[in-house]
Amino acid sequence: MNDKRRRLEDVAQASVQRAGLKSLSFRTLADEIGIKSSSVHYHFPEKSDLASALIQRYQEDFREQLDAISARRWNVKRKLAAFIAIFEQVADGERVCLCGMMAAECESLSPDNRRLLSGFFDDMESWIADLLCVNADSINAPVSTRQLAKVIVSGLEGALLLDRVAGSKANLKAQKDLILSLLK
Amino acid sequence: MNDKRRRLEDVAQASVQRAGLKSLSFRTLADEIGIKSSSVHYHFPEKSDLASALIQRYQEDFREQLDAISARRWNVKRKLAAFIAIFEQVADGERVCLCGMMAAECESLSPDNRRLLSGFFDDMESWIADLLCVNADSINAPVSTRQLAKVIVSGLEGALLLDRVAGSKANLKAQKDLILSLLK
DNA sequence: GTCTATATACAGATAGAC
DNA sequence: GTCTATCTGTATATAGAC
Repeated sequence: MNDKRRRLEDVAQASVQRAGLKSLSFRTLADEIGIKSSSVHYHFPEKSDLASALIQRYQEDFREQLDAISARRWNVKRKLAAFIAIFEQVADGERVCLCGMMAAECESLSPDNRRLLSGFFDDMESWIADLLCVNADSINAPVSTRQLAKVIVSGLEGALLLDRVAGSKANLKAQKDLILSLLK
Repeated sequence: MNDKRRRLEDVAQASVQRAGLKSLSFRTLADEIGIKSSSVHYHFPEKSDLASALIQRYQEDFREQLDAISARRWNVKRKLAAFIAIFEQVADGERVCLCGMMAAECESLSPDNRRLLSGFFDDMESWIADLLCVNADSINAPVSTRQLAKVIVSGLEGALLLDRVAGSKANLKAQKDLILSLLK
């Protein structure tokens, strides 16, 4: 069934967002589903195959959320707030971004998966840059929209990681406040 | 000898800054020094002892660099640029911050080490906040100095992690440009 | 302080039966 | 698709000789 595959991805994603890809084993993943590790290998021959699937579906899910924001008749500031809210939801679940976690583990990723990961951040950055670009006159910062998009993405990813260490949401809130203050 | 212990820490730190604590084994660490893994256990009984030592010495080293900046007769903006230069040096070495890496791995850290890690970021944040506080009138942002300090720390940490994925330094540069633009 | 040797556990992955 | 069984490699950690 394709349902099993999706359940495996669900559990694996939650695990990676909590403890990272290195900490996820086919054995514990199988245990949580109620099958054997060899059966997991049927769905994902190698661990890198599972990683690829996780990155791609995370990106697709993220893209859907961005499209939903784009479809709204909101001003730039409100759209950006909705974008930040995606990260706040992740923080509420005591998780970090799947790709932010994998970024820390990128040394042990296959070249293919590193490219997928890079594409995820490029996509997010482009979406923000496009959003900022159409209303460039309402930006209170002396940097390019592309640069500001980079600051926002890396800032939010860093905030998620650091907030977990202290068990707070102060970094994410600080990022949110500053980012929104840069827009009129 | 105490020299061996320091050599072990040097190699271990480089390894963690490249691939993370999980990827570091006593065996490979021992191999690089030219001893056996059981000898590494003599210096650091458990892996968590090694982790503690790494965090503490990294924090002390960082603190020295901050003190050196504090001692200069520079304006706030130049001191902040010097602070950011510490991160640029890390990026130049194709590394990430030791504590930024461990922040991603915090789920598998002992409570003690999580506290040490939290203290590292608090320290850095306080240093920036103090720096900004004395010249609060030269800040172009409508957020508190404490919040701005959080934005700077999490932003730079996130930039180091994301830049490694694409193999660039664009995120760090964007963070630098924006941060410095917030000061008159 | 470092060694050999070993205990124990777990990792990714595969073969072949059902 | 899932299982049992197994191969192979590696991990942390310890005991005890030198």
